[in-house]
Amino acid sequence: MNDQLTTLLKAKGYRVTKPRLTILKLFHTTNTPLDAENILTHLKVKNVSTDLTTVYRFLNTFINDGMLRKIEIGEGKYRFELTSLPHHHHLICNSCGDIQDIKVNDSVILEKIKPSSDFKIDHHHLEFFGTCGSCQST
Amino acid sequence: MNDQLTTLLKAKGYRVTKPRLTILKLFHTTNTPLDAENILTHLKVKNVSTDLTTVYRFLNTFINDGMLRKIEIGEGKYRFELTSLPHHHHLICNSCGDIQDIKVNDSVILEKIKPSSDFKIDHHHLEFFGTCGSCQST
DNA sequence: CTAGATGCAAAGAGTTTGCACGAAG
DNA sequence: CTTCGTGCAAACTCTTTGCATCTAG
Repeated sequence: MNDQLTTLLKAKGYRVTKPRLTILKLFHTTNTPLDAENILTHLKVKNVSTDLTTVYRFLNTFINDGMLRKIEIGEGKYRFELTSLPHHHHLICNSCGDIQDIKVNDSVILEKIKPSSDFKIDHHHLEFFGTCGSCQST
Repeated sequence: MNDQLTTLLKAKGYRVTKPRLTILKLFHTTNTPLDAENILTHLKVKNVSTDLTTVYRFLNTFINDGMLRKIEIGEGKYRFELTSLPHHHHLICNSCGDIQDIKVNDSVILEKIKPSSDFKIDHHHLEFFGTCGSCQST
């Protein structure tokens, strides 16, 4: 996997560094949107000496590049996920904070909206809040 | 209108103060989600001497109360709107930042999601991003 | 070598908390 | 008069910027 990520970085003209490889790998092996703190913690676990500045710089670089996307789920901070993930939305548990991915065919909604305005829709955010299975049984 | 708002405050057991009346009135006469700064500016225009702390305390009080709702539209800060507004979503212009309300019958989506998980959905957030009419012509 | 990347420190935005004073009821 | 609300200052969280150092290529 590191080889693919190295190639990916080089293809974009970026230098291949330890923080970058580690963060990229994290994103490719995680299915939950991550925040900056999550990433820093992971880097420390992997013994990559770094700090939050580097994390944020990575994130901004790869957002401008189109590889990552920012999302907000009512926490007052951003989370980040790969744009290459298939289009999906999130189920967020109000109780334990767990985030599940969910696929929704939302073409229905997009069609309904079109006629209602001269607004040209580029993308949308749709998040569901509620209680996950295990929190319901508690 | 001030009479109704006074009654509303009293009914909830709150004291009737100038900042509260002014902020409540602002929410009832605005159809755009407001941020704390917007509210403070309005208070200053109305010559109500106050500060951001009071604004945030108002907001949190009325959120706990169920009268207001926080929303996030990718700005890294919260906006607030009345929960009494009819269910709707927002069209946010990436170019000028304008926010329009839009009604969507999203029961279709909610139905499609139900069978896919044991997650119990409480509410959802749906925001559309794109370019508004006037920004398209520029 | 040398541009690009890093990491520390410091600053900026948004929001919350502590505390004494003021005003509503 | 008593309790609730206010406003100032300070703190806290998340994110960005400045700058000197380091390193991948």
